[in-house]
Amino acid sequence: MITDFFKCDHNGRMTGDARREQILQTAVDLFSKRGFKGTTTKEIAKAAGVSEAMVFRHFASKDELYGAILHNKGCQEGVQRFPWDENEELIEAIKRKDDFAVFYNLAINALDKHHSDVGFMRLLFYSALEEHDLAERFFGEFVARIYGFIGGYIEERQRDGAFREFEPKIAVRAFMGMMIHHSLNNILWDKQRNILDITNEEAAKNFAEILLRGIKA
Amino acid sequence: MITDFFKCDHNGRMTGDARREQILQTAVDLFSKRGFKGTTTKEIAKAAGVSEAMVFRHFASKDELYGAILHNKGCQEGVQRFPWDENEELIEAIKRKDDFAVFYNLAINALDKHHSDVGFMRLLFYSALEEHDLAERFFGEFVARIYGFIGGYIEERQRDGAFREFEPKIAVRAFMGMMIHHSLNNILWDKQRNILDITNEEAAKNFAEILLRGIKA
DNA sequence: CACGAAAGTAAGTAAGCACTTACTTAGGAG
DNA sequence: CTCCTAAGTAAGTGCTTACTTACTTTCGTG
Repeated sequence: MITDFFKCDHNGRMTGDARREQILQTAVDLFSKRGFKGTTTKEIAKAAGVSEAMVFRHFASKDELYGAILHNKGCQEGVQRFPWDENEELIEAIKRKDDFAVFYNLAINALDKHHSDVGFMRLLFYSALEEHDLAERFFGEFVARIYGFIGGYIEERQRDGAFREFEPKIAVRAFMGMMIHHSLNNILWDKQRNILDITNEEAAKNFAEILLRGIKA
Repeated sequence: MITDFFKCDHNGRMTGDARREQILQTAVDLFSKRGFKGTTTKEIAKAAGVSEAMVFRHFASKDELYGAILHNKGCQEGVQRFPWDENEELIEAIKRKDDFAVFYNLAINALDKHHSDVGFMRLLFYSALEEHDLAERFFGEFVARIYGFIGGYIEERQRDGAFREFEPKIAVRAFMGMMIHHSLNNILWDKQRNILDITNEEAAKNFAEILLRGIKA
């Protein structure tokens, strides 16, 4: 039956596609924790509750498994969902030229996204260091367009005379830097929030304020 | 003789300490490129031009070799040299309360430092992801003191009425974010500088300007 | 019910890994 | 020259790795 095509008996026999998906998710988890080289196929199999041979039935090699993850992740979170997709609030704020609302919205969205997918963040960093495809593709397709989008808004507001004249991309870099570095601190270095313990809302508000005052005419 | 204690015949027999140092440097290079798990002791030995047994004569295990690197690096670049050490310009600027000079100086120093030791940056990231000591120690000893230092200056200027009232550490995070993220872009994601190609001086000037306008009263 | 396809496994294999052993060289002091 | 120490190596060791083979179990359908 088509409805139980993806059924998932928690520890019994699964359909091929369900098992494939489960192995994939398990692998995402482990790769993001220990990196590609630091994770063994045996560990993945054990964590997924199957024999190693099953991993290789679904993915011809460890590299292909990694490739499938990157493809999946790249499509799902990376390329498909931009900050302005399904975000009426942001689109409205842009139309109204409510600068604070625009940058606050961008910031809170980014921070929440990072917070809710720590695994993906770690995977991205690992793949950047290990020079896998994901980093390159993510950067080329996702980050580049974010720069274009925010940069475009800043340019527009420069023409309005609201922001001072300078290379807009520098402001984008500064802004992205605040957010990504803040998330990086929370995820990687200061998990206990010893140095700075603020909510995403506080962070977004302050970062947006600093940037806006920093670039306004 | 004490003078040739560290002599280094480029491909002949070396003194023990010279060889130890050379193996260490080779390992730094490889670990920073491929990570701890991604580097084999065989590769290190080959790159250093010795047999694998020599690596294990100088370092009891691969872990100890990594430990020695972290200790070395942590002492040399991490903990010993703070931005305000041997930096008359910065100390003068702080005395004069020349805010732009202070933040420009901090920025250009950080950016140049990152640029000149890409290997250390990569090592830091790897060790943060792999949760080795270095990241934790570097963060606890170096980064925390930077936050205290810059945060202290901002607080002082708030008391002067020069900066508006808010948590100073948020501004430090924003500022560090701009610099670290910019370096990260150049090192990791956008090596060809496709998105943004500016000198460290331009970056430092713009970041300092954005931050200062962003936080002034 | 029976049978074929797909889910599953136990027990491999060859290569690669960190690390060791048993040995050979080089060079400086007496 | 003669030793002795320390630098150096070739050839392992046993274990782990990615990946395979040959086999068994389950289950929906004609």
